[in-house]
Amino acid sequence: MRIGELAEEVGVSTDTVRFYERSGWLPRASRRDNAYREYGDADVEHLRLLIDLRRLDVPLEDAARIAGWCHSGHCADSTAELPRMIEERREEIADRITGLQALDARLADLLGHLGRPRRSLAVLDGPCCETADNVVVAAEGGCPCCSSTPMVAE
Amino acid sequence: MRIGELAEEVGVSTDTVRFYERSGWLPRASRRDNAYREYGDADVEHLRLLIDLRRLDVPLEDAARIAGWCHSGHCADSTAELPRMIEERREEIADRITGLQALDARLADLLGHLGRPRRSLAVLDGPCCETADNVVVAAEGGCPCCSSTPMVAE
DNA sequence: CTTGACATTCGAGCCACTCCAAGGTCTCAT
DNA sequence: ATGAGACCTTGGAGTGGCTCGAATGTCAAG
Repeated sequence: MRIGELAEEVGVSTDTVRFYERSGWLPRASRRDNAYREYGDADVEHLRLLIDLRRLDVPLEDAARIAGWCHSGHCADSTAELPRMIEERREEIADRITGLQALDARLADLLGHLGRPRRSLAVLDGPCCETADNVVVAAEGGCPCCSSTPMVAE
Repeated sequence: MRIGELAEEVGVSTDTVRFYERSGWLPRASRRDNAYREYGDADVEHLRLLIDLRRLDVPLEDAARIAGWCHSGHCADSTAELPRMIEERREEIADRITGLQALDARLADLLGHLGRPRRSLAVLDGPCCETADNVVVAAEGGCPCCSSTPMVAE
């Protein structure tokens, strides 16, 4: 398959795949006569693992190392380090799931309280949109904390 | 509380908090006489929500808007948009949890197969550490796919 | 009264993409 | 067989979101 299909399969952009290759985080793909990259099923699994690890915020260097070890054959020095790295990631995954469940509960709770405007809880000099003075906000025409509509003053 | 305690509580760096403020994504904190920022419990909750949303890869602008709506009082135009944004995020959270569970299962499976070196599955011209020619890898003294030890050739 | 932990500002640097320009290749409909 | 449009190539510049550093100020403990 070509790069577009690979990228689609894993859910990233073709730019990302090319960036990984040119930076050395993925091996150079084999090419067709027309220089197009050619990929197989193993490459899909390799990239998928790499991307899943990145989505855990594993630094690209570590993610590439783990994915490379798992998909590019055997490395003499992987025996000690790889299982440890994988275990660390599994612990991180468990923490993430716990955190996500807590966030979900919080958002559900917030949804239940919408429509009952509260007084400001934050320590503010005044509405945030009046104290914010940066260029981005001014250019966008709205305060990030309350869109373009002024907040109800306390 | 001062910025260090706030940052510690939420699990980010003080740099990040100052960056959010100077970029306008958080309201300007009230100051003590010595110009130190002063925060309260509501600010902890505001920042925590913002950071949790960022960890979901919600763009900073959206995350700041949601957190601001939830913690800085009532906005006239929030009634329609906010519940929709929150629902979207809850769906995203559900997807994330599913994905994380799948990744965990995959890593567990990989752990079970370690110690049994496999032949290369990837389509390679040769070992990745020999075909990679970028500066980073050379400078670090090892290929990201197999550390510094050459892979066993197929 | 110094040591050390904490705070301030602002600007530069960094990671991991993301976009762009200028061009080549392929398929398909007219 | 020709042109439109979808795909691919390269290399380099631009972006979002931090992260670090330098120079300096504040404050509690020994």
